[in-house]
Amino acid sequence: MTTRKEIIQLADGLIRAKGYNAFSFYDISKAVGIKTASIHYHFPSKSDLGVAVVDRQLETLNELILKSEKWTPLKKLDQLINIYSKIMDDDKVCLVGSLSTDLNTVDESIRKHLKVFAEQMLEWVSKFLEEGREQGVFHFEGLPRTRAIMIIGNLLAIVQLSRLTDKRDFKKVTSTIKKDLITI
Amino acid sequence: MTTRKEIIQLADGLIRAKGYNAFSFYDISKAVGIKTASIHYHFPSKSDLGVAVVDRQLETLNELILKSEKWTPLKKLDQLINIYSKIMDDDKVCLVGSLSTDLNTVDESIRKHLKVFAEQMLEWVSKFLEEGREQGVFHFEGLPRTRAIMIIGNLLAIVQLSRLTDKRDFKKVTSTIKKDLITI
DNA sequence: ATTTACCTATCTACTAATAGGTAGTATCTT
DNA sequence: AAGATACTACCTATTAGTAGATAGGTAAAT
Repeated sequence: MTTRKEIIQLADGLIRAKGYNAFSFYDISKAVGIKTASIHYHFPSKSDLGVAVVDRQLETLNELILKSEKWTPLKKLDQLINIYSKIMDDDKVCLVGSLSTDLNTVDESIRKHLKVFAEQMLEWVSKFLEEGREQGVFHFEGLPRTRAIMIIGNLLAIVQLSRLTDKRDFKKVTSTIKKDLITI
Repeated sequence: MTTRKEIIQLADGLIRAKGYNAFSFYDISKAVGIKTASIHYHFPSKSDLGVAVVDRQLETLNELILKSEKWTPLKKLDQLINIYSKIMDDDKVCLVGSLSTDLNTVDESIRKHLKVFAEQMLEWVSKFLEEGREQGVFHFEGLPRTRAIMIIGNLLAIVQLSRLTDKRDFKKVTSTIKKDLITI
């Protein structure tokens, strides 16, 4: 892996484990084994690195969307849940969850890119919810977008909340999400 | 209002607007009109202030729980939604949402107190959900606790998400929460 | 009634650590 | 040789936190 990619990956992990304002170039320099000044060669400012992290996640999301095109709506939902399950196991939170609480402190460029990421995620989930409803696999009232926000929101939140309550709540919530969606 | 209370109130606002690691004693000193050293007189360390903020919110919650004892479950739910509605209007996030993303960077004392706050909130919502179900006003499957986590989670998350998507999503989500709960 | 002692709340002035960032130089790879 | 990558050596700003002084008020002791 290139140094650049390694820096992005580490920054991503740090942002989601500690928050944007709690990670520093020094944290990354220790982990990569280069000096902080060398990180500035790859990313002139911290905001540039932040944008790169968001863009990398957007890439990953787009790859998943492409890969999952032929999957059943239920498999897509399971995949979505799996992503958040892994985030919880790693004792992290999702990128949107982390950066949205710090939103007023980050550069406009990060906000802009994060917004694109959130909308893309929302669109993907909305579509497979609607697809599932058309196929009679999912049952829900109202707009797919609203339901997508609620499901993503539940996953985003349970990852954050289960840090305080009980990790076992995650399984209970995701089971209920599926049950609610499948039950007529 | 005493200086101490003013400091707590300002810290609370700053934590929920910018995040724990993005607010400083200097921010508060400017707003209160005293020097940073004077804040250390009231709160020896930043963690002490953080704990005080959480404790103050716990007090407020307990006052609400007491005040709402004789309310209908539906009125309690509306009140819960109103709290989050106000948070969104103020361009802030909820305390649990903010501190849970920074959880790995704050002192154990803050974590401990925040956990108490989250459990208290969860207990209150669980109870009025169950109460509503017994009265035939609410309809849902599964444990009240799980449902409470999902509703609180949805509110916590929509406040964060609507910073990125659209403020109008808040109303759509809260309407759907209520509809889901009331519909047989 | 005055003094002594203490308390509260603030100040000035400082420290040590950490932050993000820059300039110029060296090294490695192609 | 040239470009990519990393280095040393800084800089400036900000951070949380400390020490010591001051001023005003309170309360008990003389």
